[in-house]
Amino acid sequence: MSRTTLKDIAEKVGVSVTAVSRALSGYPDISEETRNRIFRIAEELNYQPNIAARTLVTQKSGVLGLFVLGREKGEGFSHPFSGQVINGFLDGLVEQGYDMMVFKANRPPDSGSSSYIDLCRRRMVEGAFLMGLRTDDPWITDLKSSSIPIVTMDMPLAGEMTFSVGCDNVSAVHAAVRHLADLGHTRISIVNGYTQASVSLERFEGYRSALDDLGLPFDPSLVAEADFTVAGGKEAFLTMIDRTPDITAVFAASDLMALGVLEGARELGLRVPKDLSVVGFDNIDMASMSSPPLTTLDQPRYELGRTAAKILISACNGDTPPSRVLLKANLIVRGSTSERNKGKSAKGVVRQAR
Amino acid sequence: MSRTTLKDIAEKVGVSVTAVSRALSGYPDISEETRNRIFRIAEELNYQPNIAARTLVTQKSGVLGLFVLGREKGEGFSHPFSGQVINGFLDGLVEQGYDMMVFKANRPPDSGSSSYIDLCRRRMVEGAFLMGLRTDDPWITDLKSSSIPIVTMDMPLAGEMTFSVGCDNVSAVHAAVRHLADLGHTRISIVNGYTQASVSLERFEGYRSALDDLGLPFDPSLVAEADFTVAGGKEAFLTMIDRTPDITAVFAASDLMALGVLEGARELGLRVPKDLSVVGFDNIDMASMSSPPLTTLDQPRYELGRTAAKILISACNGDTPPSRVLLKANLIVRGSTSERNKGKSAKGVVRQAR
DNA sequence: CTGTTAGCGCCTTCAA
DNA sequence: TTGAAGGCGCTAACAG
Repeated sequence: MSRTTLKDIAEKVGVSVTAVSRALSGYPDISEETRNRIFRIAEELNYQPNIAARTLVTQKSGVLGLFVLGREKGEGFSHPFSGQVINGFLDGLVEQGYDMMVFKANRPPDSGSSSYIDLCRRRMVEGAFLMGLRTDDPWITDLKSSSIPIVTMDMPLAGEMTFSVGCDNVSAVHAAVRHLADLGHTRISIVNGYTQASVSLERFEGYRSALDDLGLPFDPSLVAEADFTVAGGKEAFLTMIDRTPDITAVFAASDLMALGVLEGARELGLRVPKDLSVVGFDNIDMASMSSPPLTTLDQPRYELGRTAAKILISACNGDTPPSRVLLKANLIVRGSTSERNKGKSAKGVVRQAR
Repeated sequence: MSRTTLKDIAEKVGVSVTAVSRALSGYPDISEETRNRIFRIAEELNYQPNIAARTLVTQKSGVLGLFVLGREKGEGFSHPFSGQVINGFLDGLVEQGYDMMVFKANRPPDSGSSSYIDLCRRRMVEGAFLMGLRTDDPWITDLKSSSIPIVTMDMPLAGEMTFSVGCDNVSAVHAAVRHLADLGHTRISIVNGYTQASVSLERFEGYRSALDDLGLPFDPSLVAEADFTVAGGKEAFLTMIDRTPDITAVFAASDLMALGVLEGARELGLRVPKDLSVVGFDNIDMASMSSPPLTTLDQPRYELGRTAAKILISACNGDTPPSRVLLKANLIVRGSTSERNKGKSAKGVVRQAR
């Protein structure tokens, strides 16, 4: 393991351990000469500080925690959305000299599992970033009263030491619906995510307010709910279009669900965008590669992760960062949306396909 | 931070710190009664052991390291391949009571950066799993002589403490080429990855040996090399098909490149699979969602990660796991491959498209 | 069964 | 500018 210690260096140089510690930590109160000798020997011995020891005395580990919740199939690390967020988070924290520890947290917690906070305390983790937290998480109250800073993705928690990053979902969806309306669509449906994700509420609000602003009537039967997956999106779409075949546009609250809608439309013989316009959310890599490529709302994933790191570190340093940071999600228009086709209604196609 | 300590419990219970330590660590030499008292108080105080302190004395951190190399755009965490591997690795190690620390390693290393091993030593990391290591990595020799166990993905290292997991690329590609040949294809090209990935060599070998076994001539002009990305795959394919328009099938060494081939084919007006059959490698989520869905070689990603954890931990315990574990990649036949179309050659289509 | 002693490697007063 | 002493929280002998 960590062979060389301060003591080894001290002996070889002929000074005290204290002197070596101070020299290596960059304190000024050490003579130029001995400092150089110390550095030379340290280098020679390939000295690496034992951070466990340092942590023990300073009470700071230099570690930030990452919780990627909901790691079932297709979620968590393997979700096309997470990767870039994690990249951003990691880059942001390494830049400030921190390291990252990743925790697995089962949901629902099995009998023996500890709260996120407890997991952090054992390792003296200084702050944590939680992705994929749901409103029905059993540890929510625990998080709110945390004494170490917590940054959540997409879900504000209203605690002393809790912060959140996310996109301005309301205005983003608003823009998407407006885009659809501008193309002449009036029967615009929404395939939303499940209610336990707080983004779902915000996205619905964006949808709802856009309709109002645009003078379009709200029809509850144009609202479907799915689980953010391809299969779920497809199913929700098929059920809905069967009920209300006059839909000419759908906003899906995630690209995966939008891809599901595309699949469903294909099965029904509906041509996208000719017979049906589709807008997604996230701009995952896949979005530009489907046929047709997806019009979607681009979330600045890398930047979201980076921001989380920045907030966390600033809170660790005793500063008081904003408790909520909202980045903008930009509408990217691709091939899955177009002018409403007035000649032919999806109605006929659907009926015929059945 | 970690408020409650063994001392707190000891005082409250009226025993020595040692007794508490032993009770909590599950040693048998403690009376049933005091043990119970200790547990009760520990629970009451929500005691969490300070692992830094424990690490310092036991010289074992209970931490395994993960290096996700090549984190440029579209690589590393955001690569569609990595997620499930990481899920598997994390699950495997948590099951054994370990935690995971993720390190960022720039490539090429900037002046101040440390070797992977040094990074581990500072944190007393007991073993590490490296994904995305390339043959030209500057720290290869360092890794080979590592004193802590190292598991690499896809790249055997021939060191005392180095192990590797991966798929049997040779036989996998062999099967893919045979599949194509069975469909009547004789002009089968390969869009391989770059040479710095050791899988590329193995996949080429599989291609080469399959041709031999099938009695098909090897034509160097049917071999292209790209960077594992969609854009790279597309470009390599377009260049190649322009040179040798009689190709009727292509094996791409990654799904992303295969998707690029699909894109290129579409641009040329080549219909897949009618005019051109395409096989990918990896079976990433996207593979089943392209049109047509991709015939590909499925790598058991989750299992690969899990295996890495298993090997690492067994090596940490002083056992000697196999230095190389090869899992099988299974051919999944989907819509991108079909019988060779003898009537119409791609030749004409290509010429005409230019 | 239980307590005492002695560090793990490092940082931080406090003196010199 | 340097060194000695003490302690972070825990575990591991060694006694009793």
